[in-house]
Amino acid sequence: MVIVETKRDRRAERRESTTSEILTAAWELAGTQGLAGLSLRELAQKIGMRPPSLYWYFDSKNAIYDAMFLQGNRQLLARMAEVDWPSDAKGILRVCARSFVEFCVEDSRRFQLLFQRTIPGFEPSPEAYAVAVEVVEQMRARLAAAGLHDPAAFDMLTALVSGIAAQQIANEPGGDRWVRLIDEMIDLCADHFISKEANREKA
Amino acid sequence: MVIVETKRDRRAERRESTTSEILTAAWELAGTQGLAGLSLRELAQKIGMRPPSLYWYFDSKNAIYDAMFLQGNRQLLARMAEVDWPSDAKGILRVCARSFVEFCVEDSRRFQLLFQRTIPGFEPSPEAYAVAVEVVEQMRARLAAAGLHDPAAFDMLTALVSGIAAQQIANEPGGDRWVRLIDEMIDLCADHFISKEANREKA
DNA sequence: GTCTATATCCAGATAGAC
DNA sequence: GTCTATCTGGATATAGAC
Repeated sequence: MVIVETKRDRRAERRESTTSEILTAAWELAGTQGLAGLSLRELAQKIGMRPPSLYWYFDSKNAIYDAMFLQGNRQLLARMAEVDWPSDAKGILRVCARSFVEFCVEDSRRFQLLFQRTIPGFEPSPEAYAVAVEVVEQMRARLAAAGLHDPAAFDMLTALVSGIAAQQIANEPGGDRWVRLIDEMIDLCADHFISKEANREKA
Repeated sequence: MVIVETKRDRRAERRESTTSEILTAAWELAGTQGLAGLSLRELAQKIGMRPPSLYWYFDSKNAIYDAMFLQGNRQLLARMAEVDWPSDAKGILRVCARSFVEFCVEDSRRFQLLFQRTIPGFEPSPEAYAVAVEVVEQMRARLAAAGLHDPAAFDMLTALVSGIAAQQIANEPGGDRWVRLIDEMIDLCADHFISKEANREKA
């Protein structure tokens, strides 16, 4: 039996660790200065580097935004994957809405980057965008699992949950004035859309 | 009979006209470069001025944002005032939601400035903020006229309509994929909240 | 009121030594 | 990999002539 040892690439490990350190610092700075106000000078200073050194890890400032965008979407995918999904339709919708809003209000800058997209010159790369699309597809699949196949129902629910998240973040960060309304609204929508689907199936 | 002629102050008129010309240009630039990317150089160039001349009209760049914020909120007040309000509860809610969303999707930059507030260092002045508060109060009064006095109902509806507007603007600007869902959702909410209020009154 | 000239500062990015 | 030094260009804002 031949054992092929996968040699640890310490260089790659180190590089990855520094890269992630930069991203962590970037998220923190975005929290204090505003996402759009992120500056490479401050970012470098925060981690004890000189600004040009950042370019060894990222091609440009937008590449940093891109990595953050990718990271945020992956976090959301991970979050959705670790959820304990109920089997009844209404339960699925509730859990889906709750996890999504929770994820959003946890970090307002991440919400801004992923879902508001108000950074001046930033457009996600195809690679990062693909992950964002995957997020949407996963959501759509969850709703389908709850019996909702109507695209309009999906659109309506995304507007609802992102609206709740946005209001909570903008008007009462850290609170639950809007978050606590989720269940009531989701139940209302669930009843409505599920009975609509049932009627359509009959026809 | 003594007639007191109110002398036209041509200087003030001219100043006001230039001021409003600057604001118009600012909105246009915001549309192409992004609101946060507005630059005084370009703004001045657009109206055939040199950058320093802008300071004759505004104290700072943020003062321009402030004037835009004020203008936007006044436009919304005006819009709400000229609406032909129905007398039935559901009709009021529909018209209120429709006019609001319509107002938002008309101009994504205005929506961003008024309701997303993602401009780095900008905070509205007390004077401008007061008008924003007035907008909210007017909305609240409309809902009260429709029989909805529950603050939670108000919060829910604001989340819903701003969520619809945001999704429409972000994902399909100029389209109606979300806008066309308003009536269905508002009817659903109207029935729900109105019957809740009725139950409360009984108790 | 508008200009020229300038101050001051900061941005992102690159070249090349070590 | 990280640095120093520097490029280039942008920003907002002010002083003072006309």
